[in-house]
Amino acid sequence: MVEPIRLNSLASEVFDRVVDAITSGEFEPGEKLSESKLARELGISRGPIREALQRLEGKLVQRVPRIGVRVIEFGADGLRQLFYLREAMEGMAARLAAENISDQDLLELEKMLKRHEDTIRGSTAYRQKTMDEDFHFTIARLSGCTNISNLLLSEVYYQLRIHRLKSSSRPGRAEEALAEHKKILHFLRARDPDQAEAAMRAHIRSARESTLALLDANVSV
Amino acid sequence: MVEPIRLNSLASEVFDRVVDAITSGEFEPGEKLSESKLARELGISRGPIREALQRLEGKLVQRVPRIGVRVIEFGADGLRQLFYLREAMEGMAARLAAENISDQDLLELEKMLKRHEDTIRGSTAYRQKTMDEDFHFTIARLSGCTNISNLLLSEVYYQLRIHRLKSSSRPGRAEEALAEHKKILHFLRARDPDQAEAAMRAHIRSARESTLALLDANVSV
DNA sequence: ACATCGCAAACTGTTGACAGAGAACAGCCG
DNA sequence: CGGCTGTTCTCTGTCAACAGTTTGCGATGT
Repeated sequence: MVEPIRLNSLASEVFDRVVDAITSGEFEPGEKLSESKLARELGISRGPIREALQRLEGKLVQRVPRIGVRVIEFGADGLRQLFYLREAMEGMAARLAAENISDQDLLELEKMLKRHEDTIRGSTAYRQKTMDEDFHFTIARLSGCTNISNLLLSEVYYQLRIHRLKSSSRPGRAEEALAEHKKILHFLRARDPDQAEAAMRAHIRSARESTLALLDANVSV
Repeated sequence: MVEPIRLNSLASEVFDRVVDAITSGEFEPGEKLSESKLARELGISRGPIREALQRLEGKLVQRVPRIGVRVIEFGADGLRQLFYLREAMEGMAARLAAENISDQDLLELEKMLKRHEDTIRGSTAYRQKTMDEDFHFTIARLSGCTNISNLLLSEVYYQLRIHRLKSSSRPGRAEEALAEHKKILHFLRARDPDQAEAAMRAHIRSARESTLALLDANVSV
């Protein structure tokens, strides 16, 4: 069997590795990442490390000239701004999806929500994070606007994951979210761009309020 | 007189230089950029060149592994998608600006529009591009959402400039745009988020239609 | 004991070099 | 004369080394 030994470059490998490490909590927010140390640990040179960290700049790390690279940390304010951005971009994505969606894609979405419903009924809400991400990114993909879906993937969802790591969601939030997802799907099925965008934006606002309220509660405790 | 010789890194210098070269038309869309050649021309090593081109990836250039870097080229479809993204993000920016704007900032905006009006009355419409950019970016800044303003700057405006290079705007479009800017300012002054967002989105849709119509006309000619 | 100064270690920014992959081109065969 | 093949040449991906800077620790003086 012939297969390529290594398709992607070392830099991509390091990129994925570092993303995993950050979004899984191995690297704490604010922690300083040293190029040389990473290079030593991974057993490669500093070149690919540099490239990977550069690609992560503004997404998951901050670079300060002559100082180094550190994992981003953002408080309630940064999180709120992230939700503003999501609301704008995903609202537009829902609008475009409503204009372009095919019957086939509608069926796929319905099945997805069915699975989510079963999962919620069956187990704890742990899985809700990835379910939510699935639904939202599918909508972004169906918008047909690569600009928007790429930016959501690279700029928003990574940062969201970093936050979701250390905060659980309010009990009952999963059910709320599912109901809101169903409402969005309803307007997608109706091919109603205005209502689809409105429903998506309301959903994200709702998620924002829920998240920030929980955050405030935890901080004050 | 003591002053730092070089505050910013070579990579930043190269970044700015390449952005200028692309947005000024020195590098044509689709043209292949060679790291080594750039390095030779600028008289520095390939390292900073690499970093600069990496930072431009997805914004003004595309990288293909093992092949190289080329200036992005996008047709009517990419341009339309860019306007969708603008509509979403700048609409939200206008909303947030309406919520937070200070009297001082309102005065600044008024003076800016006054200057624009004088410019339009006095000369050809050549300057309209940068004027428009000024107004829109100011709104983004006033939104207070660094996420949005940074993304607009790095992902949207660069690409817009590349397009504006090779297409003039329809006669009379400058006046229309100014009127729409005034309407946006009106709702900002009224601190009406809903109307401010609606006016901004209508303005960008209007610009989209105007731009795309002109593009189609030119293509068919 | 405390503050200050100086030094050394570590790290980042940059450079030059090497190996492998792609592309262009000349030559050969049908 | 056209298509295939082997060579050469350039370019990217990667690595090791150098220079300048920041940081932290220790010595020194008060």
